Amino acid sequence: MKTSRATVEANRQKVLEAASEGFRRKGFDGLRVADIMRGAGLTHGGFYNYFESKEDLAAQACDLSLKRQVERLGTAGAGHETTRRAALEAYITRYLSGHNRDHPESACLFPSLAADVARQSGPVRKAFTQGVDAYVEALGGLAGGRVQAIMTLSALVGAMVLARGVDDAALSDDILTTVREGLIKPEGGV
Amino acid sequence: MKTSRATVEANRQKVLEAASEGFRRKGFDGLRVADIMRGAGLTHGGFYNYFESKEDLAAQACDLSLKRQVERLGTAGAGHETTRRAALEAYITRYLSGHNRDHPESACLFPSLAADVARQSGPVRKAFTQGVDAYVEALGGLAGGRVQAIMTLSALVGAMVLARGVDDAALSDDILTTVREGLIKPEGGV
DNA sequence: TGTACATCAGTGAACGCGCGTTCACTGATGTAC
DNA sequence: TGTACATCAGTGAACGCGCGTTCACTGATGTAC
Repeated sequence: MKTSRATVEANRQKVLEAASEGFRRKGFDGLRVADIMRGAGLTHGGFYNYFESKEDLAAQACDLSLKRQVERLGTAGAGHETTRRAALEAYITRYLSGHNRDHPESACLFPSLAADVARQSGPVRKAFTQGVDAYVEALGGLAGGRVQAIMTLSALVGAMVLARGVDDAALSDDILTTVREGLIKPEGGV
Repeated sequence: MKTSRATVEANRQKVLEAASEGFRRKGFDGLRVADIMRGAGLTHGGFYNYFESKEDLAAQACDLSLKRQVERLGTAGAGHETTRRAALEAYITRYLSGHNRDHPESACLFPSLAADVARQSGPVRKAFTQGVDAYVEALGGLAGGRVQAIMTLSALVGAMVLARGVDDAALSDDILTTVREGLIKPEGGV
């Protein structure tokens, strides 16, 4: 049956959200169109009312995930911390938490999908590139410049990627803890 | 037709090599069984003479890739460099080279497959975990301890993952160069 | 404001292709005598 | 050492399932009068 315009737009958002989370959890290939639609409370046939293809959705979902991620970073300095340094440390601690490791669907996109992105075509890679650019810019504000931002981001992403791949809880925790402390303790981090 | 025993073993090795490279280039899902066999100069039907399943091969291929990677690290200190520090710097420079970024099939497995591994089952993850363990141990010898090794590895992996995902040559180069210099310049790296 | 009609969001069956896996077949290798 | 036979590595067609995509259909929404 036809649906009211407000509902249509709400449904489109639900599909995007479901995809944004699902792709981070299962990867581009691991998440099926039918799963995405089910996650949004719809049936798979209606998918093409919203998106040209699964790949089109992937690009838009990446864009959404990354914008959210950068936003979160932008407001990280606006908390109750007294200094930028404290805000950065709080951010790093949250980024490398066991919760984020175990819930990629609500965590940063880079560790989940960067390797997949490298094998995707145009639009997805473009969204990813803009995301990295904006992320480095935003993190630079907290971390004290572009160089520090790139170093910190690399360590965060690498640590999370390794901690997620490893099948041993102690080793996984060790990686997260070591990098967290390594980034926080020294004079400037990294 | 039947084939001599020496040929059989040689063919098995060829299949493993083709898989080891192919998976790093295209990911677990992106590389088809038929492609692997073609890469080894065979036809797809014979695949199950060697391996129980594609997943079984994936585990063995990971194991092979990682053993090679750790070996290479183990001999990195045996070159003509005069100090361990120089050997470490040479290793980092090679790891983060444009050549390695553009040729994942001959580069470290972690940046290519870690995220995929997290979504694979038992045997693959086990091989990966042992690889990380052995790698950290070996890198610790060069980098001055386990903590430094984990920090360094995380930065290497993160930088490569981001540099590969990004669709902009300048940004990609910038990431590699920044992390390379960041790891090399300061007193102890990281 | 009410009514008749056109639109189109959502449904679920069906299509078609790709890919992992199986299988009957072959002929060279390895073995028994 | 030579010969006859059994084995089995490799081949390529075929199977079957999964998944992205399409399509005919429906009924509620939106619109024209």
